[in-house]
Amino acid sequence: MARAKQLRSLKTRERLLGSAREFVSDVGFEELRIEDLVSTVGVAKGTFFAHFKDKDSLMDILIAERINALLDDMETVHNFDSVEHVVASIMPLLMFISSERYVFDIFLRLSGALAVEEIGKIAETIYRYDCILIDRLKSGPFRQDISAELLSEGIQAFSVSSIALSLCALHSEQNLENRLVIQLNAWMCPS
Amino acid sequence: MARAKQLRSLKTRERLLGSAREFVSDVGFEELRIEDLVSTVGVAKGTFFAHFKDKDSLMDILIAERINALLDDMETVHNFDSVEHVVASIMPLLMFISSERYVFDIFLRLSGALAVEEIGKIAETIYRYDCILIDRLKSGPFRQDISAELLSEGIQAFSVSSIALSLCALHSEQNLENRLVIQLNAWMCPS
DNA sequence: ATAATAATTTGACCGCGGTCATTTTAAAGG
DNA sequence: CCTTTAAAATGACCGCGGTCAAATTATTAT
Repeated sequence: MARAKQLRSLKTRERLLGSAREFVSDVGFEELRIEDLVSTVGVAKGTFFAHFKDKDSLMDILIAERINALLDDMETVHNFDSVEHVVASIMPLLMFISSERYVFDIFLRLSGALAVEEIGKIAETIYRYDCILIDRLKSGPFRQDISAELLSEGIQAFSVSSIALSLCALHSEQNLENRLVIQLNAWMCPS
Repeated sequence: MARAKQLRSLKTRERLLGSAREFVSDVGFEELRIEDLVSTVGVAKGTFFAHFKDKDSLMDILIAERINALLDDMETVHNFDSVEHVVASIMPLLMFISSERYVFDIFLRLSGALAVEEIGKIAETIYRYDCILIDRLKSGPFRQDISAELLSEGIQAFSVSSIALSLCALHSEQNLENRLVIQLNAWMCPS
């Protein structure tokens, strides 16, 4: 029969998460090593993998936390009055995702549900983000010939490709924000 | 003084590449193991890394070969008469890139130049693809308020995001082609 | 209390990409 | 031909994510 999770286990998990957050703020996401993490916390390596499926799964939690904090900020804006306003609102999120190539990689890998039964934390933030966007888009001064849902899909597509370009040596000079304003004007306000 | 590359070296490289192509057609890109490769070819592991910077670098070559073959086909179409026609023309390429999540990952990582001085093979194919697209777009029945260059950027952005969705469990049922036709109609022929 | 059972932790071990000092082999100079 | 020099190949070794049978610790039943 199933027995309840022990307090000991919950504490170990929290210590691992807490220490992981510190590592990330010290050395970044990419440089976090599971071996360093467990030796700092003082548990065996196997313990980590008893609490998290794999390293990606830990990153999913840590990155989703950050995204949710940024979405909290985004939610305080209740409507968009221009494409520039849209871009300005989503920039903090895009800056975070493009802050490390590794973060972008994880984001892309985990932004969709990997299996039908299991939706990760980052995938949940995408859903939340989409809802926020769609709600604000309905009342904005944007094209009305397509749905807000489709409008949102486009914003996300252009965002991802702009981030990808900004992470690439040849295109890093033209900045992400300018490129996105141009693309989204063409997408959201075709003349 | 610099001495010329020896024939022996060129042959070793070709044997590695040839065997790698076989591995890929047998077990796919993801499952190719450098250790299997070198033991099949009969050289030491270090030899591989004397010929290729890393595993990604080999994948860059192999995947770019495939993309170039698909672009050769694409080039036989000389103009686009509709959005459906555009999508149909680029579908073989998108099917290949979405055939394995690993291929998509490599593609994204290597599609931009990683360093200013060094442009990879996949990055070259992107440039070639872009030229082909832009050329065909100029004469097509599409919106004229934005440049063919910008039009092409959008096609690539929507393509990438459609592939990402198709690799995700929740969205794989709605197929890539349908989604793309809807998005690109909204992008290329806004009413 | 004590035994039985289940949850938790452990650490030796594996797979695989990647490194590098050393050795082997080929080409150039005398 | 022999020596010198540079290219090519070698394989032991490392880093690090991930596994798993065994040991430990907590919980429940008697």
